Amino acid sequence: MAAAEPRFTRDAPEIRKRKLIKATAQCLAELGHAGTSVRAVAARANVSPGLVAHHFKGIDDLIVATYGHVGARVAEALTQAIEGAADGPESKLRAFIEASFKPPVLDRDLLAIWLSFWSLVRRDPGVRKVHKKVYADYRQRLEQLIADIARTRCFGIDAHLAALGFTAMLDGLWLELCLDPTTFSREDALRIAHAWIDDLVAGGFRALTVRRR
Amino acid sequence: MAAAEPRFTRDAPEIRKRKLIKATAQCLAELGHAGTSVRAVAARANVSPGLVAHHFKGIDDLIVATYGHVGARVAEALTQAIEGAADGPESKLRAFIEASFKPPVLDRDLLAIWLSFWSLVRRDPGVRKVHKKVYADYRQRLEQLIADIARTRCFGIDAHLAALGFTAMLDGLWLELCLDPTTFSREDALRIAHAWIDDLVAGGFRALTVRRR
DNA sequence: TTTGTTATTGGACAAGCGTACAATAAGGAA
DNA sequence: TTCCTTATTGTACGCTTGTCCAATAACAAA
Repeated sequence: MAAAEPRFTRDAPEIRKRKLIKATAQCLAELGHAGTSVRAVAARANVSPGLVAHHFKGIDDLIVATYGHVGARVAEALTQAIEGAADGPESKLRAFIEASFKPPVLDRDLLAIWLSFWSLVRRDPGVRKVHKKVYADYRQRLEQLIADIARTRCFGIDAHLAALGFTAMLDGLWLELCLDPTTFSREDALRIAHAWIDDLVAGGFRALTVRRR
Repeated sequence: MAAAEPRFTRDAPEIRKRKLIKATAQCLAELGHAGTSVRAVAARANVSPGLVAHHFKGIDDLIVATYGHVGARVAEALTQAIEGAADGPESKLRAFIEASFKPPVLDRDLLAIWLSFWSLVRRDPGVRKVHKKVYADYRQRLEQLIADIARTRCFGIDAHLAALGFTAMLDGLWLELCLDPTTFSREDALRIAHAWIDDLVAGGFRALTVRRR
């Protein structure tokens, strides 16, 4: 008699968690926050509802984990763009922009995850902390590049404020482009962002040269 | 014998809808998208669940109506800021900025409504249409002011692209400030936005002078 | 006062939700 | 092979959800 087919397969917790995270990402993309429940995720991962509770505290915990996972992938993509660019802070900053407006960063599915995560920020202090760190890291990289450009070109600027404004603009363009890609294009976003750097390099934003505080 | 107290009061549909919209805004602010249900809204409005169905198609319809209502109030606040400012496009643009970073525009509760609305954009074509129009109007006003500044100062710029970038920056700053007011301040946002205008006025963003299309 | 319109109620209904928990079995260790 | 750990199942529970609909009554009009 042939060996009976195993009714299920055991996974190491780490592996199973990653599968559940992937299922959660799919749910958020296809069904939105409202349609993403413990049961919906379990069904999509071909797993019983109870298993989700065994690995995560609840659906919010799962969403945070999903944000952490895809957030790391995004950060990695941006890091690779910077490291793969030619030497010099300006080249690296421009490479950063290029990477920001193409997959896997520019991705409708990503926005669904971000929206869910943002909606958790207000009520959950733990989530708020994660968000704060992610954004601080994100801005820190840009601030460093901007400061390097200023030093190289020998002009003064408050790199902190400049980075704040630049990330806000990138975020805004990214958000709008994910929400509705028909109003303007990837190429428009790229031109706008590159023009900002052109201006920075040309000594623009002189009003930001006084260090705040 | 005293007249019996009426068990409930009748409202004109328009009045009742506004009350339900107000209750929805409170729900979104306090409970988030996940906690905002037909029943939660009904309870908050001291009304039976059935009444909500009588006035709105469902919770999504109610959220869209809420977005429309508060969106109109925001647009009105910005319009008043522009009209109350001194003559000249630059003054008006700066007044627009000032209004963007104080209540009722800069308001945590507003973000909760926006997040819910954004999450509906993807799946509901009607919502997508509303979003598109709101943003088009919003940008159109800034584009006009920017074009006026360029004409007054006799320099060329693609006002459309410039407005796209500027609104993205304002949106990004607004979003981050609502999500986490501790990383940077209202005043930082104002300095950044004003610096962008300083730069525009000084003839910055020359890379955007070629008209697209 | 009487009448008519309809905003409003309140309960019933099925479906879906998160959670808990005892039973099961997969797969490595010994 | 046998044993042990624990990932996984499946189900049952109580709660909330959206929707439906007949009954009710507030209020304007006549």
